[in-house]
Amino acid sequence: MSSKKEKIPETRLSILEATRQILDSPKPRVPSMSEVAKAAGISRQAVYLHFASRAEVLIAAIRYIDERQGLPARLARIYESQNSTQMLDRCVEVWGGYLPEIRGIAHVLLQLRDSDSEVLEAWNETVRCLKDVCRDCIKALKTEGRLAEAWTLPLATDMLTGMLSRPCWDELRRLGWNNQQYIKNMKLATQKTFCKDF
Amino acid sequence: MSSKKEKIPETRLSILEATRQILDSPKPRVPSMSEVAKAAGISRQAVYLHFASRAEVLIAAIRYIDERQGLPARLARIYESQNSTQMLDRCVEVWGGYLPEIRGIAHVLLQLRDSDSEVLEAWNETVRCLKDVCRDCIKALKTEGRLAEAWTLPLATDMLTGMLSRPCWDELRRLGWNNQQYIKNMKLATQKTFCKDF
DNA sequence: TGACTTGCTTGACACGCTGTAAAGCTACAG
DNA sequence: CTGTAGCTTTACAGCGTGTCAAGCAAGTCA
Repeated sequence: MSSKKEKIPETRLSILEATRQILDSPKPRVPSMSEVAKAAGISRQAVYLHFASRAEVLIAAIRYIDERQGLPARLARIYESQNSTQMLDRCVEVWGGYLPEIRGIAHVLLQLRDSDSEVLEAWNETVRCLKDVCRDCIKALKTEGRLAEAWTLPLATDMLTGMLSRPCWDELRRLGWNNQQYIKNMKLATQKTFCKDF
Repeated sequence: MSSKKEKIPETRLSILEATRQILDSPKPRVPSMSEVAKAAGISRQAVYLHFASRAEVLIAAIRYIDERQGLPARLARIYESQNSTQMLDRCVEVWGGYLPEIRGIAHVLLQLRDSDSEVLEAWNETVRCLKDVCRDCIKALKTEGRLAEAWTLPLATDMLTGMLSRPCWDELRRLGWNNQQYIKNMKLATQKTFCKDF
């Protein structure tokens, strides 16, 4: 009985799983509907029975991937920090650990956000999530009197969000950094930028 | 006689100028060949008489635009600085003033760099140019003993290049910053990140 | 058993794009 | 008068998205 209810979106799941796998390839690119269908082992038309457009497939894919990776659970770690500088460090760590896992889907959504407003909105959800965490970090610094004088809360929040943004990560990767270097050096840069007397 | 010699690429120039204008629109997107041809007042096929592909049009366009805006001349200002911190400031200023002017073409090249290796190479020229300036700034800081302890020259160079990268600028613009805010706050962030006792 | 429904398949099509090809037109040059 | 350079028009192959319609196979319900 219960397995029946959950069986309804079986094909839908195989589409999402196939999409996830395609996007995990080393050179991520916007996948064609044929490609997705082939990977899911169904016909191209069948994909349209579950999703109205490619954009919808990709939007559903990021939610599907997000569920598996559990961003909220990861973020919880940040709020267990004992002080604001540790919080900032953990923010970089958690986010830096998350970015490689959404690498493919993020690349594709960023590629399509300017031509599809729903893709833009789906991506903005992720950005909002990052920004909220950044704001909390800056707030914590401010509360402890450790936020460098020059910054206001909203400006520092934006700046931190920008520094941690996925496109910035991408650029640093292209410059030759691996993820470990990214986390280490971004910790340093953010501490120096936002913490008083660092 | 002289006008004859220069008249050869007349149509070619009108294509580049048309491309430039299309890319100056508020919502830049990859232009179609028909669009370019129409804006240049010629047939679509005529474009192919001057450029083998759209990628070639766009690559020629960035060189054309770069000539008009004169990035090298702008960069000269940086090297007239009296000390390394001023140099870093001016670097942010000059680069921050340049970015809005190549906004459209940069957006399109970034969009296409993963599907066309020649586009990638053309864009990398620009990145290399930025990175060279960044390296010189960091070098100057180091020479004056003002580079923050934690940084090595190559790491600081990459980090600065990443912070100033066009995609990072784009993200901060999307967060609501205008160009003036970008320059002001990026100056602050870079000084704090790289300068000792700032 | 027979009728209906669900989920998928196959095949076709309109439309839009890139890039290639061929034939014609016009103006200017020797 | 002949040739050539530069553009036009028209057509076509190829690939992609998204739509449509007919058919098929399995399970459901009466």
